[in-house]
Amino acid sequence: MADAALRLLNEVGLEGLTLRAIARELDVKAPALYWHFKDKQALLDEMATEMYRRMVAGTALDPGETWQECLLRENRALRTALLAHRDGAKVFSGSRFTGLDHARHMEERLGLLTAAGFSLSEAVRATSTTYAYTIGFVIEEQGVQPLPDERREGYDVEERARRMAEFPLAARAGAELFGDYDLHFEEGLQIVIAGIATRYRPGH
Amino acid sequence: MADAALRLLNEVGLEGLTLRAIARELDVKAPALYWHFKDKQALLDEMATEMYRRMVAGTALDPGETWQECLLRENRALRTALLAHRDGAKVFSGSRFTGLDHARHMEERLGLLTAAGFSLSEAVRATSTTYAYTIGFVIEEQGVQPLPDERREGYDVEERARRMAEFPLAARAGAELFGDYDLHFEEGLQIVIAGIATRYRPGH
DNA sequence: TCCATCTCCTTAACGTTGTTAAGTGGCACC
DNA sequence: GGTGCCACTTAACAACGTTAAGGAGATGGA
Repeated sequence: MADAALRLLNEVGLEGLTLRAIARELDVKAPALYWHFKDKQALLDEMATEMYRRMVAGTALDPGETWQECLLRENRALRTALLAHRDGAKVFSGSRFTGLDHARHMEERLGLLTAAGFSLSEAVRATSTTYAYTIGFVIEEQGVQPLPDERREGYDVEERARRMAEFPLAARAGAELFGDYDLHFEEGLQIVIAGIATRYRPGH
Repeated sequence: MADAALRLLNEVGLEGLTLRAIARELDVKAPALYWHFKDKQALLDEMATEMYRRMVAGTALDPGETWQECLLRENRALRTALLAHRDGAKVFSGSRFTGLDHARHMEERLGLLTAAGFSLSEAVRATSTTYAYTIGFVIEEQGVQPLPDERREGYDVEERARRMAEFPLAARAGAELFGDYDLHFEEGLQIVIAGIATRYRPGH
């Protein structure tokens, strides 16, 4: 049921994701959904949780990996999971997880980080800082590029540069801001992880 | 007019911010708003732009400051501006700026960073990575704590710890995740800035 | 002075949304 | 073979964003 809603999300986006449309997808009338969910937010929560489950299923913690590899892998997987659906970051960040799947996953990651020499407090800070970065990055990204292949109107880089002709640095920054999100995500992630290494120096 | 909407936002939140309520605040009927704005999104864009203007007005670039001081000051100011309104981060990150105020501001900041030894590309990466971090952080923060003094239900740390008893690290992480946002924001911001210094070494 | 124009607002209405109330058909169980 | 429970239906509700049509009041030329 959250499956059907996630499928539909890619076609119509968050604002088109109405209960009546979801019901149609399931060959059912809208009020029937209330048998399964308390309200629409509960359905969105279930969708976010399902996204999380798929993310975890798609990437396994390798016991031999370093903490850097762990944070890299998990945040790449998070971004991939968010990008898998139109408005994925908004749905995800606007909801709360149901169940305890995310707790088990967090336990594993905190276990790896503390074993690598972080205090628990440092481990939490390290993961939630990279998490905030990834969420913020993808929210921006999907604001410009709802799906990996299509671009929202009003973000033509050349037209923007023309408008900002009197601000040359800002104008030239356009290409850097609105292009090659894959590369730029990696770059920012490297920055955050380098910062964690510098400030916490696990194992020193 | 965006002023009135921002005032109302703090009382009723984003989901209660209806055109009829905004109109009432202005002693006017709802359709009158369409004389001033194309549609609701245009009003939200204007609100985000107004938030940005107030943020810039509240903090001035000191020509003598270091790039670290500049990024610290600007991201603290950004968080403060977002926290000034209920759902501020959602409104802000879901809208686009009107006008060119933000371009002038960006120009100043990129000027300072390039003068400090960054290439333009590095300067853009540095600012947009910290920006993503701050947006992501405040989105999470306001999901738990809509206004600095009130807390959303379902985030009681002790109750959460009880639910997660079988995952001891994750349970203990609760206090670290849902408390003292001021401190934790600073900590994460230090991490990101340290990472920028490490990877780009401006002036070396 | 008169008419035209522009500004800013009104009343009325439309289709759509999330949600509730009440009722209905089918399947299991004693 | 009736009793419940499950999963759904139809009907309706108030509220939403938005559009259409028109009206009051100032402005500005002729």
